[in-house]
Amino acid sequence: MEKNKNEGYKELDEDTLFIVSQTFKALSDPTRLRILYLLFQNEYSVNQIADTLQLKQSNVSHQLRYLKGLRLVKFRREGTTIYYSHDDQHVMKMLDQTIHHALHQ
Amino acid sequence: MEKNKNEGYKELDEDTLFIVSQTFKALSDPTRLRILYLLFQNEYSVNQIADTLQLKQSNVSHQLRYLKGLRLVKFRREGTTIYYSHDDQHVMKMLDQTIHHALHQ
DNA sequence: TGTTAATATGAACATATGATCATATATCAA
DNA sequence: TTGATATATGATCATATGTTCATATTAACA
Repeated sequence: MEKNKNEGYKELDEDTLFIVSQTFKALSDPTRLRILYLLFQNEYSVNQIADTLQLKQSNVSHQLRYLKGLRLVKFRREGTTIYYSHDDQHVMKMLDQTIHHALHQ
Repeated sequence: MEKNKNEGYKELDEDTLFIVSQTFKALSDPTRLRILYLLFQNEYSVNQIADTLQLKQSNVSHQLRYLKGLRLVKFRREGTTIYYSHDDQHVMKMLDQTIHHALHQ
């Protein structure tokens, strides 16, 4: 077995560091958190999200694209309407845990 | 019991939203992640962190202040040296889980 | 085809953020 | 007290980020 070149500590490799930081960054913005928390409960169309959370349609669309890029949400089309729902069990569980943690401290 | 004013969905209250987003923001930066991952394994002084991770001392100090403000790290003094260690089991567990999740996908 | 409704996109802007430099503070030992 | 070492702080700067406006795209349907 090869000897570890480091001296007793482990470093995160660059790819892992990137993925992990990106994941947390997605959850670091209040608007994205509100959207994800909504999708935690149900699926919603873009306009429904905008109306419910009092956000501009374009803002919602931009954030959904962001979340889609990280595969945190998925969507299905029904006519001209597009319904979004969450698509990452691990991240949603983490969000849920952190919310509960925040509420009980 | 009072009727929920909302229509079937729950919204995060402002304080919770702030705490949760702040927590994730702390974990969204590669430099802070590297520092926390190091402190996950052991306690280190500011200069040890800087040397190990090849970062400027002032950069490390700034990030530690940030993490200290969120109570994610604690410290103890020994002469002129200050040793930092992690101080939030929930966040460190979340970090650990997310790293493993990133490694196995 | 033309119109309407839903969503996506690109540019622009203000603000937030992370890194660095220079310097201040704090502790200890001579 | 002076000097040396470790850490903290404040200012500055370049870049990243979130939001908005205007407009483009897409799909359904008269």
